[in-house]
Amino acid sequence: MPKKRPSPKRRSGCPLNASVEILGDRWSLLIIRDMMLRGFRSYKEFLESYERIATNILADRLRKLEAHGIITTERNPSDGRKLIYSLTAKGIDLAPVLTEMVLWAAGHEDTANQELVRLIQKDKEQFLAAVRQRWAEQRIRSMANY
Amino acid sequence: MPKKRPSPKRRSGCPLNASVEILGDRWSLLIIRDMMLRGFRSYKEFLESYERIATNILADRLRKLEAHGIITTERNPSDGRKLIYSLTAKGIDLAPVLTEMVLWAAGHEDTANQELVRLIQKDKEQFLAAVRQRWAEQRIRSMANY
DNA sequence: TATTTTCACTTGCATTTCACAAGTTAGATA
DNA sequence: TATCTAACTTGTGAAATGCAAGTGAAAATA
Repeated sequence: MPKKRPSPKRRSGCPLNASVEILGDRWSLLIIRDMMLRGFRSYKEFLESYERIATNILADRLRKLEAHGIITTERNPSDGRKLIYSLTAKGIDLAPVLTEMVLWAAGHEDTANQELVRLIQKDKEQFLAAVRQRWAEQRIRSMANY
Repeated sequence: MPKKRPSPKRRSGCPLNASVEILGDRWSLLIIRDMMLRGFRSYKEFLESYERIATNILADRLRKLEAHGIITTERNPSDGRKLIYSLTAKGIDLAPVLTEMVLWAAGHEDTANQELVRLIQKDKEQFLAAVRQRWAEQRIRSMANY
């Protein structure tokens, strides 16, 4: 059941505007990419990702993503220092957005990671299904830790 | 022929990162929405759009979008004050990105404009084809002005 | 022709956000 | 007990943003 939170003080009711207000910055989607495509789940992994996000920005973005219901945070039961960040259903539903952004840049800009691009181009729906499947499996494995 | 410009000082070669560096702010995609979906073509129209962009920000974003080859600027031959902003092929290729962002927000946030959302949901490919068609027609009409 | 309007901006300034470096705290490890 | 690690927070300067007012060229109007 997708809960739709009322929008507090949005600039407009346009759905694109909502997306832009939530995701329209230089870091949020990269964090989501790291979780969705690379399986990153810890603060340290995000920090060490290639684009080098600053630690205060990372903390801020994780807070905001959680506030928006895109990720969840839980403590690792076997090591109380570690936090595990996971994508919610709302978060994994961003897969088509990321996918189209990858395809657009790959088609119009000089970019790397052509294996990923070709994989998406070959069969977009299958790629999205695989992403969702991995997410679902990781979820089950997480629950098994308790 | 899609020219791929070399990326000057990108944070990484990841295609998603390229998209985020070009489009990842609170206004660029709204300007593109106004051009793509509402047919806006002048500075004044963008300024008066519902979200109320500041004039200096608008000028800056139009400059950057043009520098990235997403829009073009031409002077209206019948009124030398007016400039006409148009989406390039690279710009109209953002339609799938906008579409997925609209669907995501519509599914998870409290948003308006449900007619548009339902139109997209009914047949996404047909919606995209219609957007492209309108763009192509507008292009031809523009050329006819000369 | 002179004056006013329109259009697409620019400029100045206060506020907010960002980037970088350093420091902090709770919990694990030796 | 001391050290280490993970996940932050804090401080500071730089850059981006938001708001109001002003500018200049071209067009419309008197």
